[in-house]
Amino acid sequence: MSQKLDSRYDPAGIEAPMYRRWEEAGLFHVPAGQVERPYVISIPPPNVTGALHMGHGLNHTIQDVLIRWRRMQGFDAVWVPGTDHAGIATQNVVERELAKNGVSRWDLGREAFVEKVWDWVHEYGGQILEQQRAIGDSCDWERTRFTLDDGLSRAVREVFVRLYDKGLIYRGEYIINWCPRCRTALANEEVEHRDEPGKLYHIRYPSAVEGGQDLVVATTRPETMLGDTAVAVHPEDPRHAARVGQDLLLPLVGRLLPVIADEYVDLEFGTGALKVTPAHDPNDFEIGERHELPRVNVLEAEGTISGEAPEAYRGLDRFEARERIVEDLEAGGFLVEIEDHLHAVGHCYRCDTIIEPWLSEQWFVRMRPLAEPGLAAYREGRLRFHPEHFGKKYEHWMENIRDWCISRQLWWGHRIPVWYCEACGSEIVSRDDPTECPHCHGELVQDPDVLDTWFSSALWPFSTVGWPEETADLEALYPTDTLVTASEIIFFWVARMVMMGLEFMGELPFADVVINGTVRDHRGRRMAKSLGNGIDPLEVVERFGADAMRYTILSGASMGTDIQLNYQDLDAAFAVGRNFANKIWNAARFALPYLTEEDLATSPEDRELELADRWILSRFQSTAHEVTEALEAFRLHDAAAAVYQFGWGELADWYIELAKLRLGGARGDASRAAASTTLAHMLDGWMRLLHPIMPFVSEAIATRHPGRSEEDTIVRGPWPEPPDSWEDDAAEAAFAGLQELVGQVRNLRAAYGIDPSRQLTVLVRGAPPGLAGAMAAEGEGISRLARAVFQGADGLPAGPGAHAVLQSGAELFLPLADVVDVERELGRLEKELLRLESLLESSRARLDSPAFVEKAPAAVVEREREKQTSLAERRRLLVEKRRALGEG
RNA sequence: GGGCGAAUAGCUCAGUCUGGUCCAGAGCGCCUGCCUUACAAGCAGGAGGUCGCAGGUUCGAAUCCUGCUUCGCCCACCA
Repeated sequence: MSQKLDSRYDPAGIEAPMYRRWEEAGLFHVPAGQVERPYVISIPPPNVTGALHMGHGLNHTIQDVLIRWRRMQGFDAVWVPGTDHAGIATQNVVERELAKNGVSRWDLGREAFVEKVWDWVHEYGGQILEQQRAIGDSCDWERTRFTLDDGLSRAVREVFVRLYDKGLIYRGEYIINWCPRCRTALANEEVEHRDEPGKLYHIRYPSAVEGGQDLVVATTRPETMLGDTAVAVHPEDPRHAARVGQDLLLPLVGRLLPVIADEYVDLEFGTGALKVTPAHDPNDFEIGERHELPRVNVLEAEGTISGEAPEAYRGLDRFEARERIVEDLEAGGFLVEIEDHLHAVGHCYRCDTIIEPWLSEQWFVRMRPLAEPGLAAYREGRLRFHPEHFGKKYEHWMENIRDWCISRQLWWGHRIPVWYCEACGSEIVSRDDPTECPHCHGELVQDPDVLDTWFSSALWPFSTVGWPEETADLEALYPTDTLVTASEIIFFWVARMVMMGLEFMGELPFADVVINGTVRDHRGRRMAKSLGNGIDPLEVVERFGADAMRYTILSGASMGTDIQLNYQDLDAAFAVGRNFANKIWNAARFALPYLTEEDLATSPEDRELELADRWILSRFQSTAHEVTEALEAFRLHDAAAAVYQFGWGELADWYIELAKLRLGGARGDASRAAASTTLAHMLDGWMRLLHPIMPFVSEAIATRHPGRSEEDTIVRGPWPEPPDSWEDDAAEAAFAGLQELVGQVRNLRAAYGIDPSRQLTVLVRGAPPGLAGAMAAEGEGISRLARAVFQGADGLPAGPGAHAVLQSGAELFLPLADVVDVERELGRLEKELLRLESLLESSRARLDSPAFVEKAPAAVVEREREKQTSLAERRRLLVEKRRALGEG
């Protein structure tokens, strides 16, 4: 109903159709074989069943800014998108769905279950790819990949076979991390340790020897005692030396346990006696190896007590068994003490179930040989992290790397390409599915396990572009340039990509790793489904636009730091970006009607430029450099701030305000033409600098320039590279003087509560040539901004009025007999005088110190002298005024 | 137990690597005044900070060094 509504920027109607146009025009796509000047980012593939969350919002915004900026610079920018099959996560999703109907995966059987997961993926998977379009991700969609694609699966097999042939993949029985709910092994990195209050149970193991002494051991997991096969003491422990070699009797089980000596035992802890359970503790496993102890596995895959245990406990869940055993120990008089005990408990990173260290046969990758080149690359500076300190994390992990358990007892994933011959027992590792044993023609059975999801992720930068085929894309798009990811993924993914890239491509997959922070709520908590404190990026896009979301995100956190967003008040959370988008829109709404086709075709330098024109061109020149440099250094936050400050604080607040008169023709045609041509270039340049960050609104405005249409997209640039000739220090200095002048008048007006509409007269005495010239050039303009007429004066009247002394030493006087009372003005002057006094004092102290004059660089001393002279002059003028005022 | 990071305005954060142009900036919030026809999602003005604490280096420290305190993260097999 009113114009106000129209003045608000409405992204909803603009963004989606614009994205469609971009995609249809193929602006994000570079055909294979035509990549000549590549800039490549391989996306961290989101889970195929996942939905976009704010973490993606942050991560993708950074990638898209880099990609769009390089594309505008003329690079063949390719952002390779795709999804990850995410073994456990996806399988869990489908299992949960089945469970609603009371069906388990075992009910269905392997083949049918995998079929179901594929159905699920085809139906619901990949929605995230659509959602990415909503936030503006300019991916090369024709290159979309999925980790279970045929091509990527071939790469997985190729890598497995080559590593196996090289002796870097082996199978063995070891203690691994077992999730009894997922019923699969996990890698060390997939276990999350949390300190939790627990109990430390002290249990007396009676001696089996006549007259021998009992030993008290301590454990946090009493149920594992069922699998004890020894008790260990330190070889130099005087308390127990005599007992080594004697047997103890395992309570509740009745097994004889030898007392052995092993240096692993900590003399300080408890009684110095350690129960040894080789099948359920990694350290005990090693002790067991050294002493050739039997391994008694008392747990089933689902976490219940196995047939190796006494009948009374078989089939009980591990925690039930714990309670029962504690009761029975107590009843039998074996329980000495129960202590409260805080200890780290491992949880499954996918389902949070408590992990059991469990003995089983698994496949492993020998990591140390792979890690060496990866470490060297980092230490030689070929692999760089941003911020730098994250490199230390990488280095430390690589230095202490342990073998990687890659087999998972899941059904969803890349099946391990190993077959066993039932007839002759051979183990066949093959790129293709063999039909019979090559040795004896016997029947083959494939290993039932699948590979860790991260195994295929590790190959992502080259498997997505064709490897192991030698494609044009592989040639052009590997290595990529920049990886953008979260710090918690450095071990899971970054390090492994580096190792695999070096091993199979002979080259790092990327040179720069940009680490983004975490998105948190306003209370600093990580956004999580379980906390219900998440923000849906799609809702943000709908309400405020993708641009507003992107700008808010970038402005909220500098490189590597976390960002806080209030999920309870989205209006407040995204106000920064929304307001900025609106400001941009309105600045353009004002400017565009004045511009002509000719303006953009004409170089500003061909017009009769005035001070304000030269000033804004100079400001733009320096802003463009600042933005480019910030982007080169991955300081996106600084780039965003610079574009904001230029556009709002300089172009809109000053240039446009001053240009209003000229654009209206008040100062003649030449002036009008200079203003409109300058404005056209500034608006266009600003939109281009802004485009990587806020692609939609910038494109909308840039294509609305007179003479342009939707066809004239800025998606492919060019990126602004203003000529050095636009730099103009003199104009900047003169203009700064004007800004100070206007600011002083506004300040005095506010200080005396003068009606904003009242036209003032301002007398200026002693303006240096630069300022005097500027006042002459922009007289009407600054009159408008200050609502005052400026007059040069040789002397200032003695009557009542408001005074100010500018930095240049020029004096400013507002003859305002009606509103200025002498007392108040004296107070104001006094305050200003005090300020100058204290500045002068510290300056003088410095210059009076011989040490400063001798040791500080000459330039610093010189600057200090100039400062003092100027301060002294300003003080002198103020003192004079005060006296005149006091006398008057 | 190791390692890393953070601490600057009421809030969220820049600035610290490369000490002087910073008696420290931005946005939000707050106070005052404005519907000045691009924008009230706006305009103008203003208040607000012992730069965590204690030492040290230096002519000079938010910035470099040492110690401490408080948060956060990562790694780690002390049962």
